[in-house]
Amino acid sequence: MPKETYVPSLLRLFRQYGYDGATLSKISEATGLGKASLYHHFPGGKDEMVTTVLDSLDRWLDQNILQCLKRPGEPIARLQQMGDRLLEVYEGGRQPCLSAILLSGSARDVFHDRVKGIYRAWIEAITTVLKEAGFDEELARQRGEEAVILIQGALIVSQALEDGTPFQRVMKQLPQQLIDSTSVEGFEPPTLRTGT
Amino acid sequence: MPKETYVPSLLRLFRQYGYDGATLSKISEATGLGKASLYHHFPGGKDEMVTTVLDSLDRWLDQNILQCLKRPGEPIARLQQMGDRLLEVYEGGRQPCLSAILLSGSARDVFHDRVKGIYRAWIEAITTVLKEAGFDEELARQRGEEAVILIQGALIVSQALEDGTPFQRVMKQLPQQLIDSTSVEGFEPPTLRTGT
DNA sequence: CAAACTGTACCGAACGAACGGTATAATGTC
DNA sequence: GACATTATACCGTTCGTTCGGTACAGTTTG
Repeated sequence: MPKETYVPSLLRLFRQYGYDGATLSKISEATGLGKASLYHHFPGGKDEMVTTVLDSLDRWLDQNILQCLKRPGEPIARLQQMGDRLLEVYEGGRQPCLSAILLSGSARDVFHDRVKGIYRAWIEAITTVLKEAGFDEELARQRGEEAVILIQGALIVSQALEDGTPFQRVMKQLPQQLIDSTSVEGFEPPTLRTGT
Repeated sequence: MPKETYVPSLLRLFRQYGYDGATLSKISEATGLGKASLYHHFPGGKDEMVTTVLDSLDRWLDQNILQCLKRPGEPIARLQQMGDRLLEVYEGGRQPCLSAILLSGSARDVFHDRVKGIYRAWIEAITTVLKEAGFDEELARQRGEEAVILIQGALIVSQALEDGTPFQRVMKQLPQQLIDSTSVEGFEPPTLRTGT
């Protein structure tokens, strides 16, 4: 059994409890493996477990978000696809974001660089799409950031209110909102292009 | 010395490390108090420390945000004031939000109701302002949620990128963005009223 | 074929350290 | 003297981790 087998359980646990709250006892219970067995698959201990989950997350992000955003097609349709994927992973806003969770806790410093890289790549990909849609460099980057901001914020609010609808609404409105030309004051509508 | 004396140190610690990561050793070091002294001031232990910080946060939110939003004046000016206060507490995006941090970790269940209350009150207050600005009930509520979503999301992104500018930009644009009538498709501009 | 060996998967028990928390006696302060 | 405050020492528990070892499926070797 490869260690990837246990990624789903680990992901669920780290998302819910964070690094410090996800104790080896809980991990042992969740994976069905004894503590000692865990060290057979993850000689590096808890840190390696997190790293493995982050590896898997990197792969998922690339295959389901980044690749998808880079594919040819209507920019708005590509953003729509991203939204659909996000609705799946975050289970309609009921599940929090691991990258955000790892920003706090005693292991913050250990994983911060990786988390930073994830956010950077994500923002970058959206920025590229928006540039293709006709926005200039600076505005595209601002809106790329705003997209991730809305997603992350919506997750927090949905968690806090125990209600997925804020997240779901944000995901529904996001593509249109990003492409819209009128929401920034003093901004002239760009010439919209379609596809590549 | 009242126990409120130690709220700043505790706040800083819980914001950075979360509930599980903020160990009594760290708390002892940060406050300069021995364990025994800590339990003299906080007989309820760690939970009481968090509760005390949340009490303080409740008071701060009411005095600096809610009251301010309820005061008479131009809606946009009141939202502007909220932004200024938030830039202060979150130190320009360099500091995370305690309420968001407490949503994960092993003590999630203990504090979730209080956190939920904080978000509800905050959204409610913004919603009220937007209704005064001429928006109907439903749209005002949606934008009230969106405001908190943008704030929380911007904090996350600023933390992740180690760069306060995303948060600062969101705070700068927020009032105008909330009042703007054109960013939601199919929405007709309301009759904007000023003050009360 | 059978005996010996190898590697992967797993676990019970225990490790030292740190955890949250509590006595008790000594201090300072009015 | 009374009372708030503190330091020292300690409690039982749980933490992340490691040790020693079992079970078993191949594979190699005689």
